[in-house]
Amino acid sequence: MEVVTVPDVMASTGYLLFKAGVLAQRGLDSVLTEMGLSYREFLVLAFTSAEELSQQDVARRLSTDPTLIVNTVDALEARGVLERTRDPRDRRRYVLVVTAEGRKLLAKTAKLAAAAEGEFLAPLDDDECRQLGCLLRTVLTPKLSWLAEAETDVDVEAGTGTNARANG
Amino acid sequence: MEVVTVPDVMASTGYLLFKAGVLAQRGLDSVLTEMGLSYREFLVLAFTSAEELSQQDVARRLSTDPTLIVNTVDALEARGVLERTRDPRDRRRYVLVVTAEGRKLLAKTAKLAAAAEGEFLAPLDDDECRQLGCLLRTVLTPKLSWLAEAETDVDVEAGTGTNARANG
DNA sequence: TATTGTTATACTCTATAACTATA
DNA sequence: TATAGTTATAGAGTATAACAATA
Repeated sequence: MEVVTVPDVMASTGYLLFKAGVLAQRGLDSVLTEMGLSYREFLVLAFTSAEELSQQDVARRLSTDPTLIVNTVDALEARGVLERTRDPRDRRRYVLVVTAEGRKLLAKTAKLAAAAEGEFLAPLDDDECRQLGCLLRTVLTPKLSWLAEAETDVDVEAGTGTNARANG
Repeated sequence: MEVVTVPDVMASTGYLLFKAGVLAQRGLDSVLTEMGLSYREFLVLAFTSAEELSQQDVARRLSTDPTLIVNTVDALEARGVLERTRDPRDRRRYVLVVTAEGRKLLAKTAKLAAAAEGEFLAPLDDDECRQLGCLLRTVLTPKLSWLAEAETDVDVEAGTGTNARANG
């Protein structure tokens, strides 16, 4: 044990938000490691379970490079949770289809992820939890167009225009 | 524009928290790029400005490997914002000292970072902003021991024990 | 013998360009 | 010619081990 002075920067809301994001992700990471999934594999599985997408579509959803999707789909396919099927109307495209086993894996992973989230937010009561979600939505809605109508069919632009980095 | 279904996972509080953290960090990143600082350089500067630390001390504060601090300090020293000074009581240690120029750089960077934070949180009014900060503190306090008495002298354990990754 | 700082090496992840097959 | 998918290569960032100087 030693005594330190906390720099002002570390006490700002922005830094706390960043730190909370990192720690929340760490909880998710441990769940994903447990399920043998990388973060990108998890996202690909989640997106392709919701609609019929090609690898290019997935790349656009994730704001990432299409070449990074190849290995990801390879791994998911080798595991038997995702399948490449040729689009008969455009034989260049693969339509990615989640298998029955893939849906089971995704359901179990999502359940564990929700549990990890609950554990992370444990210091808050139900009401505070809702408040936090509400505040985050207010902050993020102008930045993530799809959030405005979350959990329904919404418009989304293909690329965000900002620096396309490999984060979900 | 195309229509997509937002997977449930993407609407969870945990994911929003992660996403907010990523976007908040992106704002900070652009400030740091503008100032010619890496994120790690910024943190080293912030920590060493608050107290006298050796490179090992800094590594422990950042929960990162000491070998990564070497290049960081090299860069800061080459820029004239930080200096290595031998500790006369233990000639193995360097005590890292922020120069006058370094303090000016840090002050300017912190000011820009605060502005970026304000811009990021713009959708919230002052009261909501405080609420968010309060909720984040409640969530993080059990996880970050130093937060309990932020902005004062506090006890901190050297290592968090958790997986030591290279994040601030 | 343990610790501080340093260097060198290997490994992971990502970005870029080039290639094929379809349109 | 343009697009979907693939491959190969190079680069950045990180982790690991080994080393010299000091305690």
